[in-house]
Amino acid sequence: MLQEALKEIKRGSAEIIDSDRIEKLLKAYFDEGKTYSVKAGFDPTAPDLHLGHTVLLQKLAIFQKYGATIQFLIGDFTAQIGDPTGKSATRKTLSAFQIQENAASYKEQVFKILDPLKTEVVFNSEWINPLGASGMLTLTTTFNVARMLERDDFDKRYKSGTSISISEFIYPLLQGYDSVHLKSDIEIGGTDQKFNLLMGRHLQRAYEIGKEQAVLMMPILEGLDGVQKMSKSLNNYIGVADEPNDMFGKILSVSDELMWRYYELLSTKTLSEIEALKNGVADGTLHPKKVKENLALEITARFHSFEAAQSARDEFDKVHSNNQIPTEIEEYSCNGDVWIAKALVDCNLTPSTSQARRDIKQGAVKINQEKIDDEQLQLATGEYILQVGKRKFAKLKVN
RNA sequence: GGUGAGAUAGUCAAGUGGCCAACGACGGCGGACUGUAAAUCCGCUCCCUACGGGUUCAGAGGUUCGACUCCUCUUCUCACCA
Repeated sequence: MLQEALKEIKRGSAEIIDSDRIEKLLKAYFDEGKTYSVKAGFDPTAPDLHLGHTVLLQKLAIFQKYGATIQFLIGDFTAQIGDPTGKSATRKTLSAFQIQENAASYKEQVFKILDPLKTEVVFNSEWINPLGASGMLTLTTTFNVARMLERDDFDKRYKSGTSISISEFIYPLLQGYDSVHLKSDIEIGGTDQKFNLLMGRHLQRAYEIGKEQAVLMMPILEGLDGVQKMSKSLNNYIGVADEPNDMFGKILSVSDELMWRYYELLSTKTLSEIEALKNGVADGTLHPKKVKENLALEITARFHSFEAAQSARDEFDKVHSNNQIPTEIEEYSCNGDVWIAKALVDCNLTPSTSQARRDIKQGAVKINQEKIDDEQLQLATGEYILQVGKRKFAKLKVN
């Protein structure tokens, strides 16, 4: 039982520091029912959660299963500084109002995965604000500039002469101080957070709170392109709020290679089950599309419902495998004879008439399933299904 | 504060008086092939009812028949020195 739990917790993790401590905590839970705390910090700058975030959240959910209370920390104070991690330039600060807005929307999305009863949502402004100038000074005495500069991203910026704000030095200290205040037993975060996570251990020692948190780091999930990390700004993300059809389609569009990565980090299937799937694909007994489809179903169902996931699959097959028209299409209408290029722009299928002409020339445009090649075509009164490429559809009513 | 370098399309990056709507790479889009995969191959990639016209190379002026290219100022970035 203990070993099983441990295995599940370690699954997919990139690095664990002080795993003995995690084992002890689990043992105490199984033997005596003692609970413990797991901290995870979130920056309220990005309120739209995507699957990259859920890797962490799912890990937290597993901890909850084995006796943990999650300290879901919203870094409302630290967000005013901006986490320097991975940044090549100083961040802009956010307004207090903005942070509140974002934090609220965070909570809303998070409980799709976490058990609210075993989750404590905390804001770090609560204890950092009262720190005051003297508390702050005490905090800064625990660390020095030279060690701060050992950090890779600081080091690079320092050497290249890019500005580093003093407040950015403060950031890791504050994040570490959160662990002091919360007396966290474990903290989890992405591998890019290593420095900040270790700061928690350092400060817990410095403040002599009688424990040092274990640290569990999860790998960063790659986005749809399979190369860069999943992020909203790179537009390679699958949002937890995506419509079932979109979510299903996006997952199915990832490469086979990336699919295994997603299986490992996102699926709730056991590692041996996944291994079996892998073998099945390798020896040809399982079709990779089928395997990917199951993954897409599982994930879509998690954020919507099983029924929604299934109808997303049916819709997908209908449109893509059987080349039929999707059930729901945007509808537009206009008056009089319309030039086809203009119509495509009006229906938001192409950004400009120039693009529309190019698409027609390339054979990408279909009207009522028929490919057209006349870029001068005028649409007379009637109803048309317009299509550009494989996935853009619109219904146009000409009056 | 001083000195020098630079700012080119979504990104990186050529172009240093007409051959420039601007090489190339990446990305993106489309077509073929497929499992809407991946890989590969081909085409497209500022706007405009278009073998023509319009607006672009940080911003504002100027020189010139003609400027992304030369000059002046402004803004912003970077490097070196203090």
